[in-house]
Amino acid sequence: MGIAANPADYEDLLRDAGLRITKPRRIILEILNRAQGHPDAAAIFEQAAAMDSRISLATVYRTMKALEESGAIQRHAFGHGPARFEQARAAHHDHLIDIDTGEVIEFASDRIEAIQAEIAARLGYEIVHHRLELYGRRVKAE
Amino acid sequence: MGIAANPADYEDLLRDAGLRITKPRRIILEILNRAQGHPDAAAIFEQAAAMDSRISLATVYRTMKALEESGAIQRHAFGHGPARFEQARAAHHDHLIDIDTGEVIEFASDRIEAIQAEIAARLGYEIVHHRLELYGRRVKAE
DNA sequence: TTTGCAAATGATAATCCTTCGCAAAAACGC
DNA sequence: GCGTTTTTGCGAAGGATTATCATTTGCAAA
Repeated sequence: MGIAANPADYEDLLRDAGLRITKPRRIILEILNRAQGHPDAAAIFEQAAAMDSRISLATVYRTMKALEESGAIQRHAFGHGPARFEQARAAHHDHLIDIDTGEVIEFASDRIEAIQAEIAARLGYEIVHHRLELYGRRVKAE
Repeated sequence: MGIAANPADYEDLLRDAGLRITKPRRIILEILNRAQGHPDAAAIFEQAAAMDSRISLATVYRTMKALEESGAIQRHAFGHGPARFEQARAAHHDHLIDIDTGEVIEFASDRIEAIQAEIAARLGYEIVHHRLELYGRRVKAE
């Protein structure tokens, strides 16, 4: 679930979330599916407007919220600035942000996940979700 | 550095940061030093105003930014909502947020830090800073 | 000490991001 | 198709933070 590999899946994804299938939503899902990085609402709106000039920014925000609640997309807040989104894929991953270029690199570590769970357990908690962001600078090859 | 255990240290802390010693700044540092949790700008302003009614919210924000840049305090963004601050103490630590109560618990893990550095290195980066937040729910003792 | 200048302040306007309110339009079940 | 419920688009409102700018303050040199 949460993975829409092709346009035909969008409708199922919306249906499963209990949302009506509308043109704006199809367009936004299309954009998210094609997106390489982690676009913010303004970027999504810009692309959506190019496909259908009637779409409003409010609809983008509303759709992002609805899709987030249904688990179809994830919302991130890197550094300051606006929230950025990405389609929920099968595998969980965290982010390394290049503080010079803003580039976002994805990575995953089972070891870190395991330790996190261990720490939470020791404190009497179970993890519902987490946020791990590394802010780094490229090391010049020597 | 970054540790002000008593009022007398505030001046050194400001001096080291290249900032002038002013009444508003002394008050704000005093508040941060006494703070138990992770207050936001509004909470700091509220307390500051009680000590000197002339202090403005803008000054709180300006001071937080200046102190953050000098490394004297850290800025956090738990969930949504306003930024929250804490005085930089000697030891680095991360946060576990109780999603039911909003309570923030601090913890530290050398193992996680080590793995983070390792992952970054493998990707060709060195970590400047990071953010690790666990959002969890209390496990009822069974 | 005064004095001069750069830095900091207070008050408020402006900005950015996000959500709200509402009338009109579109989707779904029958 | 019809009626009901959701969504939409628009603009206004909201919250958090920053910018503006005239005035005050801190600090150091005279």
